[in-house]
Amino acid sequence: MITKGAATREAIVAAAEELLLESASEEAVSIRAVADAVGLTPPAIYRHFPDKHHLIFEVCNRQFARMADEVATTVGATDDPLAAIAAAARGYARFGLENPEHYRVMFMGHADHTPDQYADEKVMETGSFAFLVALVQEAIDDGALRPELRDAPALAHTLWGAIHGVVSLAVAKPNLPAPGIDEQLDAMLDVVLHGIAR
Amino acid sequence: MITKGAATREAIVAAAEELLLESASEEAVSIRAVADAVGLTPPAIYRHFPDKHHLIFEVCNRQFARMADEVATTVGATDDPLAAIAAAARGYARFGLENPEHYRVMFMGHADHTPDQYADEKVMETGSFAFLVALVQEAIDDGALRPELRDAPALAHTLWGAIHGVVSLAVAKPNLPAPGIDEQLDAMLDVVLHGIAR
DNA sequence: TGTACATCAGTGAACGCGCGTTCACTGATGTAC
DNA sequence: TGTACATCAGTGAACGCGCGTTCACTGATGTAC
Repeated sequence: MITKGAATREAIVAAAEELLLESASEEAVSIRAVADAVGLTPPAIYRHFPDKHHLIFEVCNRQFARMADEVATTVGATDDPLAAIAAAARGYARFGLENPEHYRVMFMGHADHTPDQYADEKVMETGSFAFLVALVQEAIDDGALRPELRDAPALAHTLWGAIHGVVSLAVAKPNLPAPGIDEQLDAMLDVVLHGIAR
Repeated sequence: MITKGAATREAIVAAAEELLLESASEEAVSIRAVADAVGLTPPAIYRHFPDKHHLIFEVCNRQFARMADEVATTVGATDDPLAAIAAAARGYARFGLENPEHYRVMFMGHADHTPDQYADEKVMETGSFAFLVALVQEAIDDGALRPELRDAPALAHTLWGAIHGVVSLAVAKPNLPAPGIDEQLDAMLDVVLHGIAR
């Protein structure tokens, strides 16, 4: 059973999520704006969240889940481990480019914008990264990679860094005179996959 | 001849630079804080800069110059073009890790935090990127790269993205359970150089 | 050399703003006997 | 079944804060005649 209170809480998170996506920045998402969007007065928010940090954190948590879904969906039933890694990278990048402000908050903001240093471990445990580690491990086990590359988590971190570089530059500097984002992603994957394949 | 006014302006920029480096964020660098650090009252700042944006912008400009120096110094007289690219990457990364807040403002902040969209072109023309393009072109001319890789600016952009990924993750998530930053950089360079070398 | 004036860096006080958050209170709903 | 009470979501007003910026003014320095 969904109580009235839980539904309101839901509406608050949804409003914050949308505001974060629309607005140019995290600071633009104020308690007042969220309350306004959901048809309440500011103090009412505090019935559902102890403070602003916890609200933003909850929004991020949802985004992590959505991203994990997006990545998993994109990979689907790809058999070739290298192709699977490439597909995961594309899904990840698409998510970031379609939700630039969420991406910013999740991966480009200050570490302390989420409570309790919690996010850091969350990032590593969350679907997407663990998923990538598994893909890399598969590739290793299949003998698809250069034999020196044996440490799946470390290599996954490197791959993440490469894709994050493309996405975060595109998010931060959308007007940079550079190739289109698809070309950038293709180029990066080309270099990286050549760099790890046996 | 250095007028008194110019010296004060200098002191203001230096104070803003230091505050940006020390403080946890750009927003923490207020006109009041800068004025305080330099021993003036806030309105005095406006004798030297039309508004806060222009002040921050000037700080960034200096950082770009410093970074270009750092990169060029690190590369020095390296002969092997691939080794030169690796050296440039290390210089760039060192700069970012030693000046995380400056790096944030320059490459991770909102595009409109610098006036007039000026920064975007600046990034491409500024020493460092042009320098990298030249190094890549050299590598191409030397036949050190895979023959498919012919577009020096595009490839330089990819290389930049890879290193930026390592640096910006380290800046944004310093507490992430991950290999040390030197290992991360080595791993990325290993993958990328394997990926582009003939 | 002396005087009148312009320029310029700086001050102190104040402006309006939006923010996160707190306080005292209301009214509806659920619950125990 | 009726009554007393607790709980809970919400309101309206206000708090203190720090911010960028503006205003009117001061005092020193430079310059033209």
